[in-house]
Amino acid sequence: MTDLDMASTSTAPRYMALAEALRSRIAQGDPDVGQLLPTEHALCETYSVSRHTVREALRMLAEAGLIARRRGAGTVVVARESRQRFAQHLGGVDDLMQYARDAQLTPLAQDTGPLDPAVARALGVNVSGVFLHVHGLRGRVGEPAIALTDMYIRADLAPEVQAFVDLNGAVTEWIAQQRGVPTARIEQSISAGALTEREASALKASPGEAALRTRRRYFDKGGRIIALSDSVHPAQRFTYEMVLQREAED
Amino acid sequence: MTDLDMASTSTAPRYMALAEALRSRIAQGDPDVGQLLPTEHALCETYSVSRHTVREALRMLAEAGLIARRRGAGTVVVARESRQRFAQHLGGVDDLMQYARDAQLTPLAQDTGPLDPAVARALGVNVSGVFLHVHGLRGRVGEPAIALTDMYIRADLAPEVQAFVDLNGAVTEWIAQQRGVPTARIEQSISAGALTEREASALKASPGEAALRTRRRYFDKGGRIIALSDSVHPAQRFTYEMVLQREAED
DNA sequence: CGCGAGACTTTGTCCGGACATGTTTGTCTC
DNA sequence: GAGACAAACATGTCCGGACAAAGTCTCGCG
Repeated sequence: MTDLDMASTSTAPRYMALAEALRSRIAQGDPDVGQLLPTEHALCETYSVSRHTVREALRMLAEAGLIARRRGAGTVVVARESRQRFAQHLGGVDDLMQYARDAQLTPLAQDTGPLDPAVARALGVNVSGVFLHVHGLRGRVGEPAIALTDMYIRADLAPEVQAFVDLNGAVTEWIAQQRGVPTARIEQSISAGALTEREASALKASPGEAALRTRRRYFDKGGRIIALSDSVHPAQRFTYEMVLQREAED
Repeated sequence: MTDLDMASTSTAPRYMALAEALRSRIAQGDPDVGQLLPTEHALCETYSVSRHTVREALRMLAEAGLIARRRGAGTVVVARESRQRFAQHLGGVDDLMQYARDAQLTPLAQDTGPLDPAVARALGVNVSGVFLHVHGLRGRVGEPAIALTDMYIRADLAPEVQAFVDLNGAVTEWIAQQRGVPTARIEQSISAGALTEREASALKASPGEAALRTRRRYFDKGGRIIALSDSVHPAQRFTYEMVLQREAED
C-alpha cells in the first residue's frame, strides 16, 4: 500500500493518513531510531501526494516527538513511539531554572570562541562552532547567590553581552523571537557534588560543601544546539522541585 | 505598523513575525477573549502577506492555545496569554525513578505504623493514617547500590512486603491495578547533601560524601496521599536526567 | 412570525511553483 | 592527507490557485 487510498475507506485528510502510515512504519522500525526517513520528494512519489501533504504529515510526526527534521540533512527518527503518561508542564525556560523572577545575573567573565573540549565533555556534547561564554553569579540583590553559572550561546544567535545580562537568563526566548530559532527540546541533568575552592569562593560558601549541579542542553527543531549551561548551587540554597500530572490516555 | 517590516530588523520568518504581532495585539485585548480575529483574507491585506503565511501564523497561535479556528465562522480569541510551553513526558513512575529495570530492591527493615513526625516534616506532608514503611537498598546484583531508600505506602493500599519487594518499586502501578487507585499527581524534590555515617555505611560509601536526595509524594485524584519516598544516592553513582520537549497546549 | 433552503462567508485541504538556507559530498590544490 | 570551495541535496519559507466543508445570514413560503 503505497498509494493513499484512505479516502475510499474514511474521511480522514490525506496528510493524516500519511502521518499514520509513517507512524506505523516507524513503530515497526522501518526506519529505526537514528535512521533517516525517505526525503520529502521520495515520499511524494511513493505515496502519490503533493509536497504540501507530505510536509503536513511530517509536521505532525515532529510535533509528536517521533522525528527531527534538518534542512539539508533530512529527517531522522528519534523515537519509535510517543509515550506519554505523566507530564511536567512548565511555563517557560525560566520556570525550568526555578529562580525567582528578580534573581539577577551578575557576569564575572565572558569570552567568545570554540567550546573547550573539557567543557564539551562535561556537558555531554560534541559540537563545533563559536560560542559566547558568560560566567556569572545568579541571585537576588542582598542575598547569598544561589548559583554560579556558565552559559554558552551559539555566537551566531547570541545577543550583545549587556543585552544578555538584561535578559536575566531568558536568552533562549530572545533567540526564539529575534532569531526565529525557538527552543524545541531541552535536556537537563541534575547531579550532586562538592564545591571546589574556586566555586566556593565565588559563592561565599565552604569548599567541599555539598552542591547540586544542573547542566542543560538546548536544541532547536532540527536537533542542533542553541545553548548550553552548567550551574552549581550550594545545597542549602536551592532545591529542585517538580510536579507531574497524570495525562489522559491516548 | 501593518506591513511586516520585521525582515529589516531580524532574521525571523514572516509567519513568526506575524504570529508575534497578533500575539501582542491579543495580549493587549485587541481583539479580546471571546471576540473574532480579522479573517484570513483581511489579515493578508492588512499585513501584505500570502494566505499561506497568515495560516502558518494562526496555526502557531492555535497551538499556543490563544485562538480557536472554526471553518465558516472565523477565528476567536480564547486566551490572552499562553502559559504552557515545555513538558517532560514520562511513560510511567519507574521512568521517574530512573533506575535500570534490573535494579533490585533489597529490604533492610520494615514496619507499619503512623508516620514519624520528623519523617513527615522532611517529606513536606502533614498526614495521619498508617503506613507500611520499607527501608532498603536499590541496585543491581554485584554492583554498588545506587540508592538507599525509604518508602512509605498507605497501609490500606499496600501489598504484602514480599510482593512489594517483587514489584521492584513499581508499587504505585500495582495499587492502580489491584486497588483501583491510580496515581494522578507526583511531587518530587531533588536536593544535594552529604551522606551521614549511617547512610554511608549502608551504601558502602564515605561519610560526608556528596549525594543527591530525591523525595517524592504520590497523590490520587482526590489529592490524598498514596505513598511517599525518600532516597539518597551517592553522587558518583547517579545523575538525574530529564528531557523536555516544546509542546502545543490544549 | 417561524422555519427551511439557498446563498454567502470563512476556514480546511491539496495542488503547484519558486527561491532561500543549511548540510553533505565531491573535487582540486597545496 | 588536509583544507577550501563548489555543486548537489534536502528542508524551510513564501507565493498563488482551486475546491471542500462547515457556519452564518437572508429571503421566501407557509
